[in-house]
Amino acid sequence: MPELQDRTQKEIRLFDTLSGGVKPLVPSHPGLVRMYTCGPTVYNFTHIGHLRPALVGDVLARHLERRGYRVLWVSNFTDIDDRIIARAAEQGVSATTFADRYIADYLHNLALLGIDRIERFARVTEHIPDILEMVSTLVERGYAYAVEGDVYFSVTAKRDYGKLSGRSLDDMQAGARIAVDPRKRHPMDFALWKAAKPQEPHWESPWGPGRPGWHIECSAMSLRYLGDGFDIHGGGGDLIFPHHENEIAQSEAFMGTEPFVHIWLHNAMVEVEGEKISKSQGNFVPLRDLVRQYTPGVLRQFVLSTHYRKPLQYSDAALRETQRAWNRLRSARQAWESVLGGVVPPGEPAPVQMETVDSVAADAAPTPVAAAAAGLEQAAAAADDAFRAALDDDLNTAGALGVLFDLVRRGNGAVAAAPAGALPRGLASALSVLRRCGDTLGLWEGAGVGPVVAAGDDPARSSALVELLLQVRADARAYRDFAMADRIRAALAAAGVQVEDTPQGTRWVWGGAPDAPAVAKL
RNA sequence: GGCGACGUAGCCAAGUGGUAAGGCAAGGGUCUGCAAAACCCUUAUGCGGCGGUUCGAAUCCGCCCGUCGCCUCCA
Repeated sequence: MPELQDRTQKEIRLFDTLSGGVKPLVPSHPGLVRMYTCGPTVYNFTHIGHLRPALVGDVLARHLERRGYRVLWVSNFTDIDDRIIARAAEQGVSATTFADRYIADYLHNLALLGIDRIERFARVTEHIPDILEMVSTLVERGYAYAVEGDVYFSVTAKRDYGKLSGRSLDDMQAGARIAVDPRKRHPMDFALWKAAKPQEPHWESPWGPGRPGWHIECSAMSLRYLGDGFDIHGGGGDLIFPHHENEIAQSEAFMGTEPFVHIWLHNAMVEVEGEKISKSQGNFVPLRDLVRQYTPGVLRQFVLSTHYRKPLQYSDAALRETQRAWNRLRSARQAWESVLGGVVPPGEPAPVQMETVDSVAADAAPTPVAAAAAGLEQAAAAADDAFRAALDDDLNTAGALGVLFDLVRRGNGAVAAAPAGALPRGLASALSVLRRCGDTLGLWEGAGVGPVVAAGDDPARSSALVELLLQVRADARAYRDFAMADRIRAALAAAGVQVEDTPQGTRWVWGGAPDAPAVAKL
């Protein structure tokens, strides 16, 4: 079955901004993928735009792990810059104290969302020696020069400057909108080290007291932990210029070789009402508010529903739609687990029968007719394969979600068609695939506790109260007191608990956020 | 002005040469104490527009229109 072999061993392909096309991921250390993603400059609360690069990295890491790779993922906090210094001073706290507040917010949100594969968070202020060493070397090699305590990188010294963003020095000079610092040799030269002004936090350096410029920290820290020529460097598309352009220039000048990284992975922006969300625009939606309204898995699905290289339009309506769509996946999983009872232990994926893979996977795209004729067992195996193929293909998470919905429809159909008490053939496999693929996307994050609990309520106490109310309701139904039963159901719904009566009994699950007006009306 | 993305149904969104996945919403039916969930059926001769290449184009090429991003702190 050579076709199957080809599909199984097909490489993982990602879009690389530098080469402008999709290219295969070929780790320079076999079996190990070294990845760095740019984290936030911490001077404000985390917003949904920050979520995208972190989530892209997280899903990529999970998928790579499933494909048998070891992933070494490093990210950073830029915890010293003009804004941080200015705002910390306004509030009368140290830059470190100020930054810590937003670092905590970022880490808290990542934890809630299950973005847990980042092995190390590097802080700029804890890597000053690495940065100084890099700047010194660049000066020694003639790529940088010092002026009155500042050190600038000389863009004309690096012949291929501009290769990432695809622009020439002439283009950029023509469009320059900022006043040119006359001390610079070239208007596009950028600061590697900035002399400290009075009262500013600073570190000693060969050029006098100062602090790192923006850009240099990511070069110094990524090379320190990942080494030359690591595999993937990710971040938001708004970082392509100047941040990543400058990173390449200074890193390759420092290394004396290239490439600095093999694949530059950039996600498109999250927009609100047609405009990019950004801290400076003030139109951002803090993540800490969203996690109180939506289950983490819902937020993940929302971001992953659009391919990472396309702009994502944020709106509350869109999020509510995702909530409904996510309910379908969660509900199917719960229903199948209920039907199967103890057949498949929770968390233990049933092995997919490989012989069934052969018969279905030979065709890249089974026709609807053929697929309908095939059993659920085969459909599950085909879905598993198609899901992986979608992620292999430049992390097509939207296509991968489509595969899961397809599987859900087939599985639900099998359950509906099965005689009472009978186990539909292949349902265990379908459940196993649904669980595992859902794990890769992180769709089940917070599914058991819901948004409110995830945001800090006591899950055990809340659940006990729900259970109690459902027992009272069950009694009411037994006495055919449906008015009482319906009243309890409505009250729970207003509180964010969805109740469903099934042949297997009453089920409940945390739905969306509590509807305060509805609660008040009860 | 320069560089780069993107434009698929009411909405969201896959699909890079072989005849339009999936989700949400809507309508009809089955099931249910009623709901919910679930299942079945219906909803793009059509992929921003106009040309071109091809046996064949949403997919390739050209021009045009529109939206967005970057060129300045930004994920």
